[in-house]
Amino acid sequence: MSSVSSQSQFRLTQPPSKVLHLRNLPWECTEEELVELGKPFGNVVNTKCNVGPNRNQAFIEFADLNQAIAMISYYASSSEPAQVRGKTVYLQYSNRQEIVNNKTTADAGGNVLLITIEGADARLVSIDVLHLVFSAFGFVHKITTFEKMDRFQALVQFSDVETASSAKNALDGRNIPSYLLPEHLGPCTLRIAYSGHTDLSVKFQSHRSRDYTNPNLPVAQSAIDANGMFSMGLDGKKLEPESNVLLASIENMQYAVTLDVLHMVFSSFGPVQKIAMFDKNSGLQALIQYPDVQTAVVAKEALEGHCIYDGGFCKLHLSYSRHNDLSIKVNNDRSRDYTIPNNVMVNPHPSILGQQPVATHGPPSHLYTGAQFAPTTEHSTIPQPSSGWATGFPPVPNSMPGQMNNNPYLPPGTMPPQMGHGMMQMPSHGGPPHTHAMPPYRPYHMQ
DNA sequence: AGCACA
Repeated sequence: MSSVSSQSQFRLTQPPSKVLHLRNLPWECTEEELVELGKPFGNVVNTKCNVGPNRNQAFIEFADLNQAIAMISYYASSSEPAQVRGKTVYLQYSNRQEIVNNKTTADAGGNVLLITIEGADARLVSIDVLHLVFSAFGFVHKITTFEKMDRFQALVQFSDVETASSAKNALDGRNIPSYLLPEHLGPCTLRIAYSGHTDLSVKFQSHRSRDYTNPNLPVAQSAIDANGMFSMGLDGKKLEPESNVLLASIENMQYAVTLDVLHMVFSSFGPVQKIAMFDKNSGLQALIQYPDVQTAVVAKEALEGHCIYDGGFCKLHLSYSRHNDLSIKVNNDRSRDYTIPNNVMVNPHPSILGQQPVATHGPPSHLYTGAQFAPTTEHSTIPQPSSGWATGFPPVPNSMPGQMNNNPYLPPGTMPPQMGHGMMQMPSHGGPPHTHAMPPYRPYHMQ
């Protein structure tokens, strides 16, 4: 009802805000000076200077209200006043809750979006991932990324306002899908606003900026050395050097993915020399070595984005590793050198998974029996390793190593047909109820 | 020294 009831201009106690209002600033105070002033108290997320009739006022916005409170209360009791260039500045809570940047016609909307990537790992989001995300809405002309006020931001240029607004509407406030992120980073949230820009100026193709309309731009070395998993740069051309070793990361790993499963899948395209599996944060990754680059290229093209199991489980994401020859220290359930005869290497856990080192293209281990799926109460057949793979790692999946022998050499773009289907099947041995270890058979949309 | 739209 009532209009602005709290507008008494000289109220002594402003309600707290994460925006602080500063006055009596020196002439043409810079944003950097404001950041320096606020930094001891928290993350300065935005500033605005040179405001007011004399252009000697400014705003500082903190990421968190408590940080603003910390600054106010510190100077409230400090004998030393806040100073910029030796000049005392006065500060109080602003009567706004956030700084609204007002570069140009913000609400009108433009073809360039200002993206703020939020999250602890925001800076690790590569420009290629951003390109991938925004390309879903139309041709992305240019992207620049930069850091401002402790925030990682990007400008994404589309052809027109319509495309930009559809991307904004769809993505604002959403997280980047985790499978697009290289190493299972923390969540990265997109905050999207319209930029005042209409045409970005990109001088080089680099890890910081790209012009997808101009493949002839000089390429900065940083673009090639960027460690993003998706290094498809200009017009989809691969900047990432090809390799005979593939790095696989597995998304939506509802089923356990074992060494043998990987070996079977990747053997469809040529002999697999070595596999090394490891945990990368919360996800599973594996390095798969072929004898030559060509085989790796075919396997990558064929398998990228495909699921090992029906229903979208265990989706593969592949990139070229920087390795050329893996060093396998020991054959175990996580790593194997298929080029070395079985008896050469010591297997510290010979029977944990009932697996024996398998020669390339060799027959599967005959030890795949129902025993592997037995409850852990059957101590007699399943030794319990100290770390307990039964808890940290689900039991051996319902893989069908019997199909290893007749995997055809598949043309690119197709998943071995029997693979997706066969993997969903139970071993003929059946076995006691153990369904907690495996998801129920549901062809589509488990979650 | 007292709250910005550009």
